[in-house]
Amino acid sequence: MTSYAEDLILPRHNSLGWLIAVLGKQLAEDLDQRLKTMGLNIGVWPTLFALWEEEGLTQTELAERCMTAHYTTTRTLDTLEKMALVERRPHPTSRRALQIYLTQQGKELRHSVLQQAIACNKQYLDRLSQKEAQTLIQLLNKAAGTR
Amino acid sequence: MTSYAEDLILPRHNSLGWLIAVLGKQLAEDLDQRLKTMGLNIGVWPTLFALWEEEGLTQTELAERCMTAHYTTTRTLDTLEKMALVERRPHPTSRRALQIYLTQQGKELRHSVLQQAIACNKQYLDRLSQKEAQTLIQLLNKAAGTR
DNA sequence: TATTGTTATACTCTATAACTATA
DNA sequence: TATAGTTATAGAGTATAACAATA
Repeated sequence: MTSYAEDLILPRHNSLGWLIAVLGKQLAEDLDQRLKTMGLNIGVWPTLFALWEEEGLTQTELAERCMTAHYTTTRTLDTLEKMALVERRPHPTSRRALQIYLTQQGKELRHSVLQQAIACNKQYLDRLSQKEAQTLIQLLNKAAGTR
Repeated sequence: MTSYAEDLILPRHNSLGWLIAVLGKQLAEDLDQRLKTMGLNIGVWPTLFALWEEEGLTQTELAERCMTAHYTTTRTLDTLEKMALVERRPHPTSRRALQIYLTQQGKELRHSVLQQAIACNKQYLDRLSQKEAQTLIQLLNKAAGTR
């Protein structure tokens, strides 16, 4: 195996994996706290976020966008349906697929929840200059292969 | 509540939280796969990583460095003790505390596992120039408040 | 045969809290 | 009283796999 320099991981401040884990934990806990004041939690956030971006996705499409397993999506949607925030509708052309739509109540939550998520991100970005924040977002997209 | 611009979160490529989640998932799954080829998994990684940095930590100190609950640390150490990779030793000055040390076998794993973790990080950093990679690490430390 | 979605089972991680032994 | 660590219990998330209905 190729041998890499240890200073890519030690001290831990040099490690991409550790930094991402620290920031991910902070962001998730922060958002979870904010969501709980609105009767939600971090478990339903990726699904709602995806639907606020685009309604009418099938469960398979939703699972992909949430980076979660299809059986996890099944249960998250059960929860959200019980909360009357989303509804499953028959797909217009495929009788085995379901399309997921927001209820009126689910749509009304959008603005206040997104504001909380934005405030949450802003807490960390505010430690950087505006130019640095732009650079960080750009480099993260490049590293993650999302752009 | 203060109202922030939605373009801090939509499209999702603009969102710090989403980017961190994507990269965190990729990094964790990648490392987990690599660890499994060596009889380990992502669950024991933060503990071993901390001990390879510094031995003799108490369980409370280990829990802090792993950003996990003290009862989770208890169970992870049970697992690692059964694998004969670590051992609990009485603390020299406090009879209620325990110090955690690596066994010979735990020490021998260090190099090969760290190389895998480094290779894992490198996969993502290699999408960036050397200068960009340095900038990314620096900005992540600044955003996470770890520097 | 493959795809969409549901369900069963088990395992891990997390959360709350009770418990012991020490300080 | 507070701290270090263990344990019980319950709730989520994840993984594997089996299943029904449909394509």
